[in-house]
Amino acid sequence: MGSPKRTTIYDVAREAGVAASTVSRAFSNPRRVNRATREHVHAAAERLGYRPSPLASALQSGRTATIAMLVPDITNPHFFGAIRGAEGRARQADLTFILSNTEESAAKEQDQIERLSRSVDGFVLAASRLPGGAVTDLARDHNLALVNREVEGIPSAVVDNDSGTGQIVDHLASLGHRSLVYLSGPQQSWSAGRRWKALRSAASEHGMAAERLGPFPPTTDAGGAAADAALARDATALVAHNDLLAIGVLKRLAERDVGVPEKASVVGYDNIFGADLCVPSLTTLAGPGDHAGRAAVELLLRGGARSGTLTDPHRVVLPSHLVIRDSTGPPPVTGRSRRLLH
Amino acid sequence: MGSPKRTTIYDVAREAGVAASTVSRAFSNPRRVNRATREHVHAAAERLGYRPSPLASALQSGRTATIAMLVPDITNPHFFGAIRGAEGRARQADLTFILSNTEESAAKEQDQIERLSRSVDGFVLAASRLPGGAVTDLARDHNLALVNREVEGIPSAVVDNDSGTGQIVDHLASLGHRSLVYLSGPQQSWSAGRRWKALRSAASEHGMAAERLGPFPPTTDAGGAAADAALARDATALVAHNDLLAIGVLKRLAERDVGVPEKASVVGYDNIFGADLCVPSLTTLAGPGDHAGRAAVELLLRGGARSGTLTDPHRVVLPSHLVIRDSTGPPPVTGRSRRLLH
DNA sequence: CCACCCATGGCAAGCGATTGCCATTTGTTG
DNA sequence: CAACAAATGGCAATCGCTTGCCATGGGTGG
Repeated sequence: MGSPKRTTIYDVAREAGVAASTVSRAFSNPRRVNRATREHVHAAAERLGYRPSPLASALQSGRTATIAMLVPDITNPHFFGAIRGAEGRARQADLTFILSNTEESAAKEQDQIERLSRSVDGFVLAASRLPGGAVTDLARDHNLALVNREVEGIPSAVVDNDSGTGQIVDHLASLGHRSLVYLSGPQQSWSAGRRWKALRSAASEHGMAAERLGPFPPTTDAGGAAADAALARDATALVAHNDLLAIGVLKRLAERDVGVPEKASVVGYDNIFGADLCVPSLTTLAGPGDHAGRAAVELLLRGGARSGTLTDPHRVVLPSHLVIRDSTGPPPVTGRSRRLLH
Repeated sequence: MGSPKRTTIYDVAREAGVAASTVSRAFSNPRRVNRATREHVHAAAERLGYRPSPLASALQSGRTATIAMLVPDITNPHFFGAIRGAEGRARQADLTFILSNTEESAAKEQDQIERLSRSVDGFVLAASRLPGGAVTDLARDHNLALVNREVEGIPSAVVDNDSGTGQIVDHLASLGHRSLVYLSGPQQSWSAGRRWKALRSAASEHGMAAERLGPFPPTTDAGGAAADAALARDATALVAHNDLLAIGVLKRLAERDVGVPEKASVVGYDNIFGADLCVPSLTTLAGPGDHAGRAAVELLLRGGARSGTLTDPHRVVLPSHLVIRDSTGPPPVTGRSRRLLH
C-alpha cells in the first residue's frame, strides 16, 4: 500500500516557487505569510494533493493534536454518553481521538497513559480507577481531565450524583419507604463510594435506615447475587450502583416472583439505553453524560496545567435528574413486618 | 505539563556507554544486538525511565503501530461488538487503536481516512457508507479491512446475514406467515441492500410475498414511521433493518394497540443489549460482532495489500443464528383478509 | 531625506528515532 | 594456521515538518 512517495512541503515549495518554511507557515501559521503568497501556496498544495504529516509536525512541535480517552469498559453503556460527547468535541476542535479500554484495571490504566504519553496532548480519564494520589502524580507530567471522578487540583466534569442521590432518597421516602439498601459497585469506583455516602446521609435526614451490600461488578449478570442479597435483608427499596446492575436485579426479582414495585422498589443510575425497555421500566437517575465528556475535552483544551498554575483547576458539575418509571412504588402495605418471600 | 526534557535514546546510549543505534536496535530489533549488551541497555533505559517516542519512530520507519476504526455511529449498539473485538485484538497486537465516528456520512468517512492516513497503518471500516468504487480506490493507497461490508478484492469480515436472513424467513414461514415487509435501513447501507435481496429470494422460495418499505434511519425513533408504514400495508410479519428500529416499531405497535405477536410479528437484526429486555422480547438475528471486529484487525495484520498481490484478499464469514423470543408468533387466524386495525 | 519599524520570506538547525553501510571482533572451516 | 563468514556495534543520513534568527524592502514619522 501507499503511493511510492508522499508529497511533502518541499514538493509544494518547489511547485509554488517558495521556501519550505513558507509552505509550512502557510498551513500552520497562516497570518505569518502574505495573503497572496499563502493562496498561491495553497493552490500548489491542492494541485499536488499534499497532506501534511501529523507525525513530522508533532515530532518537531511537540503538539500532536490528539487526545486519548481512557474508559474502564467501553461496552458499558454508562460511558456511551461521555464517549460520544468527548469524541464530538474533539472532532470539533480538529483533534484526533484515541479511545482505550482499561478493563477496570488501575494498572492497565496507568500503563496506557505511560505508553500513549508521547503521542498525545492530553488524556480524558473516565471514571478513573486510579487512586487519587496516582492521578495527582500523573498530572504533573500529563495533561489530564477527569469525567465522573474528582481529584483535588485536577480539572474534572462530573454529573452531580450527590444531589441526584438526594432526589432518589426523597422519592423513596415520599413513597413511604422506611429503609433502603445500596447495591454497591466496584471497590475502586469513586462514584460507588460517593453514592453510598450521599445515600446514607440523605437517608438519615429522612430518618430512613440505609445499608450497603456488595461490592458487585456493575453488570447485569451481577444482578442475581445483588438481588438475592437484598432479599435476604427484607429490603423494600433497592438502589443499585447503576442501571446494568439494576436491570439484572429486576430480572432476578422476576425469577423469584417478587413483584416490582409492589413488593420491592428498584432504582438505578445512568438512565442507559434499555432502562425504559425493561419490565417494569426502570426508575433511574439521568445525567448528561455527553455533556460531561464534552466538558472534559473542553477543560483539556483550556490547557489543564498548561494554562498557568494549577491553583484554579476547573471543575464542572452537571445537573442530574430522576426519571421516575415503573420500578418504584410504595412499600408493601404490611411493611417491614412481613417477609418478602412468604 | 511534561517534564522539561524527555529522555531519548541518546541519553540511554550515554548511560549505557553504547551508540544510539544500539539502543534503538535493542528495543526495536533485539536479535540484532548481543544479549548481554541488550540487557545492559535495557537496564540503563529502565534506570532513566526511558519511553520510546512512537512519533519519531513512525516518522522514520513509516510504521505507526496504530490502526483506526471508522464507524458510522459509535452510539449504535450494533457496532459495540465489533468495536470491542477490534479494540481487543489491536491491544493484543500492541497497536494503538483510534476510533472515529463518521456520522453515517460517506464524505466524512473519506475525509477521515484522508486525514488519518499518515498517522495510521491501516483502517477498519465498519459498515462503510462508501460506494464500492471509492473503497477500491482507497485500497490502492491504504491498508483496509472491512467489517460487515464486502467489496471485491478487499479483505473483509462479515456476519453471514444471507443465511441468517434465510433463518428468519424459515421461521416466519413455519409460523404460517404468507407475506412479510422489510423495514429498510439507510440507502447507502450495504447490509440493507443485501438483506433485502436475501429476504426477497428466501421469501419467494417459500412462496411468500415480500415488500420493502423505507428507507428508515436505523434508530428507535424511526420505528414509529416504520411501524405505521407497515400497518398501512396490513403486514403480519415485519422484519426491521436492525434491533434499534425493531424496538421502535414495537413501541409504536404497543401505542397503537396492535398486539405482538398476536396481530403482527417483529424480527430484528443484531441481538443488541436491550433486545431481551423489551416487551415483548425481540426475536432477532444474533451475530458474533466481536469476532468480526477481531477478524478484521487480524486481516489488517496479515498485511492487506502489503502481503503480496491483491489477488487473494481474505474474506471471513461468520455464522449467525436466530434467537427466537416473544415478538414472533403465528399470524392472526383470520389471516390476510382482516385488517389489523379494526 | 534619513532613521527606524514591521511585514515577509528564506536558511538551517533541530525533533527522536531507524537503518544502510562499514569496521571490528569472533567463530568456522579446510 | 590462513581465509572467510557471521555477529555485533558505530557512523551518519534521513524521515517531514517547525521555528528562531536573519535579510530584505517598502512604509512611516520627524
